[in-house]
Amino acid sequence: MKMKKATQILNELGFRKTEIRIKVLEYIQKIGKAVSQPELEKKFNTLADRVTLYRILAAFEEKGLIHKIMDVHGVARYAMCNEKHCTEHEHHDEHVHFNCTECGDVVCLDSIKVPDIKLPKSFSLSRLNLNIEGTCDNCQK
Amino acid sequence: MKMKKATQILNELGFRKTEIRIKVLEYIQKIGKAVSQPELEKKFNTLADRVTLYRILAAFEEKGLIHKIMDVHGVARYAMCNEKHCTEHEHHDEHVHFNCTECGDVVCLDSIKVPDIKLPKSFSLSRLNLNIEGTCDNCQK
DNA sequence: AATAAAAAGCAACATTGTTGCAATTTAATA
DNA sequence: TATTAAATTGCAACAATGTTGCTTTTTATT
Repeated sequence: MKMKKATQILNELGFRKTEIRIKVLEYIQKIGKAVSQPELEKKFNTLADRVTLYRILAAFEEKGLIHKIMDVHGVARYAMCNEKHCTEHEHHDEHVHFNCTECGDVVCLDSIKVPDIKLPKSFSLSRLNLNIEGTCDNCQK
Repeated sequence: MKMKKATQILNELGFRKTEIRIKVLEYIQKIGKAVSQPELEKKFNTLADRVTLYRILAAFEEKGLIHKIMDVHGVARYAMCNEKHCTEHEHHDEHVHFNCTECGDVVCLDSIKVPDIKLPKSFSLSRLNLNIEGTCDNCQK
């Protein structure tokens, strides 16, 4: 799976290519898991204000570049969207989010499809998030 | 479905029957949806301190009486457990939690079974929460 | 080089949640 | 009923995550 260059993506979405935006996007692309603002703050505290990081994440999400996941601790995390599925107007990130109780990492298990859920007739579904807690591959001995 | 009397439950779990504990338990029993501390605070602000409410919820959860759900806004909510499934030592609340985007209510859809999810071999599952967002029966026109 | 719009920085604040400790209340026992 | 230990509560203080308003800086275009 090839990654588009961060600068190109920012261009295409009408964002300016500031150092921090490039670095944040590259980080989310490479890390392969869902990242939170506090994490970014630790990583990039010399490069940007904490509020800036919140705003970058919000801006990226709004354009369908990343999606927001509420992790099991109630902290917002963000991971790359599948380009095919998500746009500025609609997100479709109905995969499994795995929360490791050992290391705290949250990874998207894109490969696993969430089976169709049959809701009672009077309920209508717009989004879905399957949070699983357990031990991830790294922490398994 | 008959409900056990709140006072009896508190007795059986070794809790003291204080007014606020009885009222909180009765409220969670009757309301039929997942309640948050801020909700209880609005309801019972004259009867108890905010910290007390946090501690009551934590105590009830620890004994397997209610279970904790992180809602889509990252706020902890609690709902009655199914007696048959939950104990002090283990929770089993693997049902659907429906978050209404209109009214904000969160309800447990016990009737809907979450299908088995096949994780990659190196991952192990301990808990599971399927959060669905949409419009609930009350808000459907 | 001038300019408008986007982005960033800073301060202040809101909300949810936690911890420590002292005071009170419950329920059991003498 | 009085005593007592343990449970419960209240209060103050704090921590973490997140938001808003406003000014300043930077980017990219003209």
